[in-house]
Amino acid sequence: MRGRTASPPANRRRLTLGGQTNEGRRAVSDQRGGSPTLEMVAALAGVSRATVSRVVNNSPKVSVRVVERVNEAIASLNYVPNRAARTLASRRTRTIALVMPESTAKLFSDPFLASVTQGIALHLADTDYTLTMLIASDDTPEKTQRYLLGGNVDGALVVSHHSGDHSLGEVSRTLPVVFGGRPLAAGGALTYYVDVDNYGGARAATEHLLGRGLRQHGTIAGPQDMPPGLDRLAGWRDALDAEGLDSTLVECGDFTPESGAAAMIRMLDRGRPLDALFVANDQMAAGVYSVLHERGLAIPANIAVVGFDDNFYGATATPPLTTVRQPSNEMGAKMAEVLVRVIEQRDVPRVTVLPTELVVRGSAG
Amino acid sequence: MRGRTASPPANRRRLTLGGQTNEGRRAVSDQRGGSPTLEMVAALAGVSRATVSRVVNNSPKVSVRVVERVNEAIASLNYVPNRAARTLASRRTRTIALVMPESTAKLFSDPFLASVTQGIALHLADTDYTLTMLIASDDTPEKTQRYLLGGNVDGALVVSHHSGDHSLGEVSRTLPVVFGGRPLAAGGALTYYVDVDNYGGARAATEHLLGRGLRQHGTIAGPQDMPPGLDRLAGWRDALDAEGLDSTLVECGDFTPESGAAAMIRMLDRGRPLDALFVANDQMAAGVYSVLHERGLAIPANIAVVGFDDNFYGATATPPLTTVRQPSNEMGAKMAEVLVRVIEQRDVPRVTVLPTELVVRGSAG
DNA sequence: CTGAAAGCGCTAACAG
DNA sequence: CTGTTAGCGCTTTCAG
Repeated sequence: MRGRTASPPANRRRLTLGGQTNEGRRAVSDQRGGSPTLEMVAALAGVSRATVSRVVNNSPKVSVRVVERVNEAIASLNYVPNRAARTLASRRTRTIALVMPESTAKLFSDPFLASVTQGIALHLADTDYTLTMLIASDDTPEKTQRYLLGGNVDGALVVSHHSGDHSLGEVSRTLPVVFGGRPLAAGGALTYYVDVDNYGGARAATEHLLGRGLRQHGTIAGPQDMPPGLDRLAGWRDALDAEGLDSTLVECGDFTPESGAAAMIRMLDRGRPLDALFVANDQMAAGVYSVLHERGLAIPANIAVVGFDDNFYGATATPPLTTVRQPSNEMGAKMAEVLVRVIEQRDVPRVTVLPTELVVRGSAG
Repeated sequence: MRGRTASPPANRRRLTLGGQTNEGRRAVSDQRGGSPTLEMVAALAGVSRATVSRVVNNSPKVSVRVVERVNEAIASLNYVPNRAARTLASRRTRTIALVMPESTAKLFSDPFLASVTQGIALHLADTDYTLTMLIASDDTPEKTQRYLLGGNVDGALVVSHHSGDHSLGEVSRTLPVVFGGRPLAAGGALTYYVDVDNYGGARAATEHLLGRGLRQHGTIAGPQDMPPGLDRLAGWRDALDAEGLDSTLVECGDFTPESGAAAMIRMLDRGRPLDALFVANDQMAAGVYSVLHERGLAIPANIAVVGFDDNFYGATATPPLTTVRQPSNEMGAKMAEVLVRVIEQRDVPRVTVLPTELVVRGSAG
């Protein structure tokens, strides 16, 4: 039915395909593992390539009978559409970049980040988007930017603790971008982001300590150039201020256990009374624990401690750490969901804040 | 210089492009952010598209002068080759899949895996390969297989704790695949893999314990259906057997802190004397610590403990954990390196084993 | 060493 | 609802 020699000019491209060249290609394909093409499906189903394409893309305007026939052909041939061809023709890559600043990648072992990433990957697995990991080298931001803007992806997800990279702020004016965590130098109301309620969590943690009658508070805060660091400190401060208590016993770390230990030592050396401590993340709390143990200070008898994150190390510490659980997985999933909506031009709020939850354990019963 | 009207048939495709249609497209491009095309570079440099392509692909047979001219054009136009087009034409995707079984993804917070992933990503960032993350759903292995074999990637990297997935073994006969960790049901000498010296590390750990004069050994082993679990147990056993000591005090966990705690309780309940314990990973060691503390058993005074992994939690535990450091980052990098070599058909050994190193700390001075 | 020509596999108007 | 027709942007023989 499609073997008839076409009448138009003889040097047209498709003609070659209809002739023996087709056989020639077949041989090559075979030895290469030869993925079946849309054209082969069309031939088997007895329809045009356009129709097969429509079926593959779930176009509503194809008769049920044909859809069925095509799907059978697809199944029997084990056909898989070629991504590159699809992208080239449609200008949609169906690819989303997971951008991670190099400095962040180095801290990848951070369970929180890993968990967010996992949430993203798991959510995307159910869509037909593919996730590509992009390490944004700190010293060649143009390379990243070029890649992102080079039509290689439909959108980008940015996870980082040093949130709010400038170069990416620019990118977000051209490409759909969703940030994980409030960007620092937010590009105004122009960026999309998903965050956890750092302020609320910190405040709840502190109020819990307050509820136990504790009055001498201190906090090991996170870096003050990172939104989570800022927001958690603010939550702690406001909870204390509301009670008219002192909120000046603050030492900052950088979210690593070592920095937590160092900050704790500095705080203790200030010699001020202390019976309640809020630590801005569980990793630093681990550092705090070791210092407190060394100094012979009992938790929570001498000092009650509350952390932030809820990774499993806190749960198995001695005593188990009271902490603020943040829905890291959900955060990743939400980021992916928001981005897909933006890409598909569907309606979606620019800011999404996920609730945190206080998990009470032995360190601040 | 290239403006002359072509002489062949008037209904050829390129002709349309040369005419006003070109202008038409330009308008469209401009409003879309219009990435410059190879054709534009060619025009600016006054050469053919083929030549530009050669330059872009570092073909050695282009005169220096032309290379220079083309590169200038590329720079001034800020040209970035279109991946999809490249892939379609060359049949090389320059994309590598990072395959992670869903069950593994759920445990992604495992610092070891995160670190391997990081090593992979960092290594690939220096090549022109792109990394795409693929979660292999446990219940639809065909989907994954189809994707991998559908010509979407040039090769795959498989990381998992349940190493040696069957479906992937098949894939590896058609697509270059490198496994992280010795595959369980190895497809014979046919698979490539990079592993750390689990056996050697476990043996060294045990010999260290032996060197301290300890004689009553026990081990919390990993799952016995996973190569690392098997290999570490074998190393422990052989070290003991070589000294003619008993090697039957074994309890297995599944690498989680909880399972480590449970296994420790079972072991203690067996009521056998014990003064040296080798735990197959640091996470389980965390569980072991909490149980030992509860029972009032001092580390290392009553029982010396050695773990395996060396994540930072072990370092900040009380007492700091003596453990076997495995080069997780390097493992990832090596996997990527091996895969790239396989893809590029360069010579590379099927098996690569990275050395482990004993880190002596307080838990087994 | 360089150019011309022919597609890679798919989508997207545009006609029926 | 379905087929026809042009390409998407790049690589790759094949001739010079």
